Amino acid sequence: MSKVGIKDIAARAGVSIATVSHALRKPGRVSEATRKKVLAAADEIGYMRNNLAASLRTSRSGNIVVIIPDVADNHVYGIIKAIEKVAHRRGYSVLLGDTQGSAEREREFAAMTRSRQADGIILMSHRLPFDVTKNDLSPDKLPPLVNVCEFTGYDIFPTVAIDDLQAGIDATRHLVELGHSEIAVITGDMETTSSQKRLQGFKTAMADAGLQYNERLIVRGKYSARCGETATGTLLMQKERPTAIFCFSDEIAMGCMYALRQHNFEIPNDISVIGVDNIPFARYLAPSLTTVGQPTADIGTTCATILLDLIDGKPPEMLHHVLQHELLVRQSTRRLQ
Amino acid sequence: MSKVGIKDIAARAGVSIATVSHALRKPGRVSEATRKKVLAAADEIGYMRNNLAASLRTSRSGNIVVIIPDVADNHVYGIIKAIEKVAHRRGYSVLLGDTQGSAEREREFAAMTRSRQADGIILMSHRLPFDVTKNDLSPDKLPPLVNVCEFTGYDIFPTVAIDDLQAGIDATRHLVELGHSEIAVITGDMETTSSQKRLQGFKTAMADAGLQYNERLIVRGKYSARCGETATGTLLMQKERPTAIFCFSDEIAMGCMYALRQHNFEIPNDISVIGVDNIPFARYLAPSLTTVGQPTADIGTTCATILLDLIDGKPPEMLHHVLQHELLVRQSTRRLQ
DNA sequence: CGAAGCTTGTAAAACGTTTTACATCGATCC
DNA sequence: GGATCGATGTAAAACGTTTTACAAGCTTCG
Repeated sequence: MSKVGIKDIAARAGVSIATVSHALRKPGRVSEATRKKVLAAADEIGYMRNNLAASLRTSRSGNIVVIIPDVADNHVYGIIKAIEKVAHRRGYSVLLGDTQGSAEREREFAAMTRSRQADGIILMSHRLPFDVTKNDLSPDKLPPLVNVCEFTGYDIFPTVAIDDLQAGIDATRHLVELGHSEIAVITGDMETTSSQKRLQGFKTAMADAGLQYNERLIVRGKYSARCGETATGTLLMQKERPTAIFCFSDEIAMGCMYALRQHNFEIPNDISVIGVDNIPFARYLAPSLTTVGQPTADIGTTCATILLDLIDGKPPEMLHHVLQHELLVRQSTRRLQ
Repeated sequence: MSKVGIKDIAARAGVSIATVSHALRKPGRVSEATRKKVLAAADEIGYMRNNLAASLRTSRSGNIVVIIPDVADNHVYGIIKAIEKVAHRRGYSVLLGDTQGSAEREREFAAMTRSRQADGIILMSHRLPFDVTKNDLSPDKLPPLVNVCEFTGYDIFPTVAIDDLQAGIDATRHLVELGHSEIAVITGDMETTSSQKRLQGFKTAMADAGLQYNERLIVRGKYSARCGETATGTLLMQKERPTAIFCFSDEIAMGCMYALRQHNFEIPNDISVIGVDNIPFARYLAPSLTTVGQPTADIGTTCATILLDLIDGKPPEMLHHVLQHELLVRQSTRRLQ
């Protein structure tokens, strides 16, 4: 690993290091002649900027940290990818923080802004990863943070998400309109705001339709295929049999459909299944999955843009960004005869 | 954002900054009394180390960069997750480099070691992201790098992968043993060594079984469900009809199975399908997917460990690590009557 | 022609640590 | 009792940039 610095360029070009720095970073600050000279010298000795040193001086690391419960969740890829794209275009790199749902890991990753390894945080969690009471709420003491998909409850950070309440309503209404009334629900982690709101949406839609929901048909689970599998098993042990299952994520729905097949139920003939997210695989399933699609690319782009603006000192015009979801009717739901 | 440094601790504890640094990082270097005093002072003023400054001084960034073609590939999650785990345990963070297959992006991410933002590279690509000829091959000029799942062809970097040739053989042999002889293949990107070797394995196994393979039944594709879908469409346009399809990834297999259903083929009754990877969803598909499983957690753990050892100056005992794959027979393949 | 103003270059400080080399002090040893 | 040694503390240099403040030279203008 070579160790050429601007000092070496300076020596080779016969100028001071200040001039080198100016030539490299502030092209207008030096004459065209010296700029060329410096650039040539830099090229010849194979100079590469030490970003660590530059960051120390400018106190801007060029990194943002994305805190997510699980990289292995298909729903988040699209978001991460979009974040990465925006970040890259604006000269930032993405530090990945997979927390496996641990609050401690969330805090560790968030601390990277305090230790200057990151300039901002994109947080996909319902918990704040630091004590906001300690620092009192003055925004200049807090790191730039955008809350995505979930909501911490603090109205000082921008949020980007779909309207989960409405998503819950739309999914439920779709089932109701198909004639279903015995509807089961498999939620994600009930600590998350997304699950809370979707459940609320479910209850609202049932009430609006004049239907009673059956508390025993609501299984509180986690956002994973495995959970969908076991939760469905639990559901099928009951006396009351649902005619439709509302899964709070497509991964849950995958597990659910698998379990249904194991118990020899046909989808959608015996039981309809609807998911949320529209992960890329949803349409490839057999039967293809009816779901409430989230605009993942949009979500990622929006929250990255807001965060980077925030880092640049530009406050967001709007605090809460609600993006449009969309009901995608495929083959896994059908009208009850 | 507060700006407390060791200078402030020093002032408060009534010692020099050198003592503070020693108390914090080299516990044995100072007396127990002063150490406690310093720690207390640090705690009181809410000190947080500026890792940027420390990194500059020690020239160790504490980051590793993982260069992958696509975050959204289910096969890589497990690997990334394992890498993250090991890295975290050893005090490193993971910078995610999603290249979308672009050689330029690979180079950009790899350059982070030269700009001191990362200490090492885990590379999932068949291309080297820098000119190795320029620096001539002296290993001290090259950044620590571990090649995972693919192979650049340079025998100076450790590699971690399964035996793709054998994987291709095993998958093919499974089909042959079930009585199939008209076997189609949908490959991944043929630039990748994984696809090249699996194809070679396919041909070897066919030859070993005394079978001719049909060149028209080999579709050169990409590692994605979408490609699996279109490639299968292409296959089904031909006069010759395969009785089995060997997909070089489970994602390809998903698309393939979808396309088969669209064309009213039953799996496995009409056509058997086998994949590679054993992504978490493989068993949830309908029918559940027969596949050659990769030990993703093992792969991730191994390559992260080797890389971090390499960074610590410990050369690997072995250059090429071959991990065990495993044939998982499920419902998507069946014996030809 | 002298003042004012622009252009271009530079010396030096600064960012916040770690680490080296040295100083001091008391204990130990012969 | 002087030399030696270990323990503990510190001053200062170093990491490689960016940026500030200033200097020198040149142009412009009344």
